[in-house]
Amino acid sequence: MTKKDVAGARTPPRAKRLPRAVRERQILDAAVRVFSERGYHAASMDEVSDVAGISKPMIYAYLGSKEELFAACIRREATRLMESIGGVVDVNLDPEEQLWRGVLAFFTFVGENRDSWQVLHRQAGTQGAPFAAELAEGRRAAVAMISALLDRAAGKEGVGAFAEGQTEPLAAALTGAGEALAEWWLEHPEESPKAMARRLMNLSWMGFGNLVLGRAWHPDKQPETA
Amino acid sequence: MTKKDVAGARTPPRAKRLPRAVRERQILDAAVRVFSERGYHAASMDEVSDVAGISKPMIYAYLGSKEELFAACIRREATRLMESIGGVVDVNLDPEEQLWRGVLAFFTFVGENRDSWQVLHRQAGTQGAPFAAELAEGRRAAVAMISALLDRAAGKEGVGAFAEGQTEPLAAALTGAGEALAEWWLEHPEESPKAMARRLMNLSWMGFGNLVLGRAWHPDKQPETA
DNA sequence: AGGCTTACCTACTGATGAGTAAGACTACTT
DNA sequence: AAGTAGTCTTACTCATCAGTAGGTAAGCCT
Repeated sequence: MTKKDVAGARTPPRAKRLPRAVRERQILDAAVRVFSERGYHAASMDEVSDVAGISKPMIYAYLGSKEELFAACIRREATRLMESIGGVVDVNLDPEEQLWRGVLAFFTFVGENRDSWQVLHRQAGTQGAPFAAELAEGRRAAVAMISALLDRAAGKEGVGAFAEGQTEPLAAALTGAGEALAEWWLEHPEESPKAMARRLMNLSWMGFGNLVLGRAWHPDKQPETA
Repeated sequence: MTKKDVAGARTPPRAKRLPRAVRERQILDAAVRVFSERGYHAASMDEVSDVAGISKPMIYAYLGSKEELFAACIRREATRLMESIGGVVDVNLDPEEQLWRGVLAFFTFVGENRDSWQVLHRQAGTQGAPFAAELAEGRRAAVAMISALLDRAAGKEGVGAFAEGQTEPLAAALTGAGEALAEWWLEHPEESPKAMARRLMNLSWMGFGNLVLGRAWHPDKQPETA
């Protein structure tokens, strides 16, 4: 009991028998909680099993090693995030609107799934570990999505000028800005997802050059969702 | 010898006697190398002592615990980075020029001091550890610097419109974008610092809105340094 | 009923790694 | 030359934690 426990449930000894699929989900849920709070290295399998309300060998039987467990967390949460965003981006809309929707979806997801986002974000800089592949893949997919959007934007307006360099680094920069804002959000939880999304639009769509001149970005459509 | 060694120097047994100040620098140098490559948790004090070419108890005698050692690394490298940037930002210049110079200084520093930057960046998402204070402080200082710049920019042009929200989150977003670009740079080392800085200006000063219209940012002054 | 599968457990092993005890060598003082 | 302050080492201790061996019990078939 030297460290503060991760808040929450424990089940009494000899847990009820449950089908494997259910336990696997419970274990993954617990793992996301623990990994998001402690980070990969500082998290222990004992704590995961404790939070999951099950004994350690079950985790090994079902999910494999610590690394595999972590990779499974990453995969699951990355997929959820990407589907959240992918669900609202319609290629027929104009780029500005697509970007707005995607960005808003991102902050909405983060607001509603802090642990999911944290587990993805906290280990983001990790290299050399086997699960780095999962991390890199998730990031690559996100960047590719935005990059494609920017490419279409450049094409649509008939201007290749800003794609000259490739849009990929700019997409990477945008995700970085999004992550940093999400981090800032943790210390200012009173802000709405919409306000956060608006900030990112102001930076990424308008740029400081416009902002300095008093031209700020704001959602020009009717309010979408909360 | 299961893991690949951090490249480089070893000294023969019974190291030459050297004054404390010198050893402390050597230890910090080694620690930055190891921490930047492995991350805080995966780094071992044995490896640090090995790379430093000195025995472990010396590290404890001079720099204290692993956490204190890491904090010392963070402090030193953060200071170097901030001084690099602070050195080129002249408050009398207009904001655009200041931003350009600061951003260029950042990428120049990162290019010349990959380890320094990595040690600052890799653990950026860490919370709850004692050294998190150092990390947070470094970040806070960087954000404050940019934030102040933006405030002056807003004031100078006589427009408070974009400071309405506060500039702080935007400054945080900018640093995040910078970090992400620096990360991308690792996979594209052929790019020059200037090209990287230009990308960040395109995103943060012009914004996608302008870029889509074919209006890109470029340094309008004479070439600064390589 | 007996048998088989699957869920579940306690209690270990073995490795790694932070931190230290206790002393040895060197050089500078007086 | 003897003391002493500071540098440096080998060789431990001790805690933590990933992973496992070897079992118990619950349900589900005949």
